[in-house]
Amino acid sequence: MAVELLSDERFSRRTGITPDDMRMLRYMPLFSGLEEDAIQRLLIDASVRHFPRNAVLFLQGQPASQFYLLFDGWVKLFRETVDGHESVISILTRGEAFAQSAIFECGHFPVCASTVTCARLLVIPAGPFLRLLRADADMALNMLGSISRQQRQLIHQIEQLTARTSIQRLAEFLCRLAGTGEGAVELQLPLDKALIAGRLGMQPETFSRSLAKLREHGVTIDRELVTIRDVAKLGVLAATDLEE
Amino acid sequence: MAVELLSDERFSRRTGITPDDMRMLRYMPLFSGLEEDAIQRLLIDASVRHFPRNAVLFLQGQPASQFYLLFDGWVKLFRETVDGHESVISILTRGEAFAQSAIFECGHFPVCASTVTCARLLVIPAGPFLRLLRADADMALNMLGSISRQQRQLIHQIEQLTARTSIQRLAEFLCRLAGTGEGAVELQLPLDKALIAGRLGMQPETFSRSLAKLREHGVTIDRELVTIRDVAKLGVLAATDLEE
DNA sequence: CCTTGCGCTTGACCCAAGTCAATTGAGGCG
DNA sequence: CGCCTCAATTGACTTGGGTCAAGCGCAAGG
Repeated sequence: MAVELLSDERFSRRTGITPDDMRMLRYMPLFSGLEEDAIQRLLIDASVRHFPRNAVLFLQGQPASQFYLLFDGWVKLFRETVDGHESVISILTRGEAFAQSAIFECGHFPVCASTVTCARLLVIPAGPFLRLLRADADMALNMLGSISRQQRQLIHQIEQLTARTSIQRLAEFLCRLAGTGEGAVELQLPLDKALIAGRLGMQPETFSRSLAKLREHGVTIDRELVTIRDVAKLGVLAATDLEE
Repeated sequence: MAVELLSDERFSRRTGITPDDMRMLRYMPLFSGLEEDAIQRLLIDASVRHFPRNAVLFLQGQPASQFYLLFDGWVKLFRETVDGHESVISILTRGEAFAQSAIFECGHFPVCASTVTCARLLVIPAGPFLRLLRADADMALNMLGSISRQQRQLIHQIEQLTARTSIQRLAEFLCRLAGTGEGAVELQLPLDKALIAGRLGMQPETFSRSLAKLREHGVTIDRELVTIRDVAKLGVLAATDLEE
């Protein structure tokens, strides 16, 4: 099954991975520290795929024989309950891997995934990849790091859901979007508001109302453009609410 | 740093791991499929520790240089927010590993951990363990499986918190406790009700009231003894609530 | 230009669950 | 034995946020 190393060009033609993609891959935590040809070996059976907006990638419970790496666009991971409720678990974009955990455990996807914009992603078959992982401990360690990071993210989400109000969750979300920005920051919402609402565990109506309430804390919105007067102050609000 | 293999007896004296513990280890997903001496090599630097009830094992944000394996007792993983709220992330018992993810990512614990009963647990230093992981891909794969399983659990929890009422969460919890039982099942609550409440993301009062409401669905409680008239029916309630 | 549709906001209402407080009940101990 | 403590329950009240329904743009298409 071991495939001899191809020229960059043949590798690119076979997988659909562009040199630009390669550049991104090298800086992903999943592949960081690996030699270029180690990465090529790992991805020799992968292939780039394009999906239109709102395409279903997989459903929870389906047998998982691959995982994914998102090159472009946005993808939503969610769970659906029998009575029609949907819980958004995660919303991913360029450079993020997902569904890795499915191939390491029982072999079934624990969530559904669908694109929310059109998307270009790398599909990596589990079989060959696992075989190579077994031989490449550095890669296994990277994978452990990647999954651990995701786990941290989920833990954070649980904390937010149980211990923060919807306004606080929104404030936190905006602060993250603002990133390292100090003082006043202007930013674009990257997604539909209803989708962000879902990601934050609230209804669109509540999202809208929360955003309105943030006005009195220095947040103004125009369509999808958000202006924050003081990011630090918003961060305090996110962490401690408005009392004492 | 590689330690030559010790006799079982010397291994046991050095680490505090009893032959009984060894038997349990072999059947844990983390070590399944490994040779006995592979396990010993991995754990040669570990040591068994006893903790009283309510002892703090570590706090979130502390640098993580070890992970844990629970031999006996119960441990709670939780997050504390600046304003005093506590989110219970997980409650663990015999045979479960925790804080692995901390040593694979940024090196800080993402949660606090404390015992809820007195507990006996194995403390495994990260350094030597990681070094061996790098050489033992089977073990790395096992670890990936273990963390993936935890991740699945967290995802489930997020779904419960966002899409289920407190009564449903409680019903689900009871069904899990009942395990594979069919029809009528009698079981003991393993922990303080307030703690279970926390684990289910609700206040003790709400827990109490929810339990009371389950009476009309065939659940009776006496102190910490719970009797379920029909587990399957309770499962339906957990999944779809009481409408249509 | 006027429709149609959709994303978003707003209002009115309601209910699940949190809060505060009082009561009960079960060990543990002098 | 009664006292104390602490877990659990119960009641009364409040509130965050969900639901339903009505408006309000903005964009696409006739």
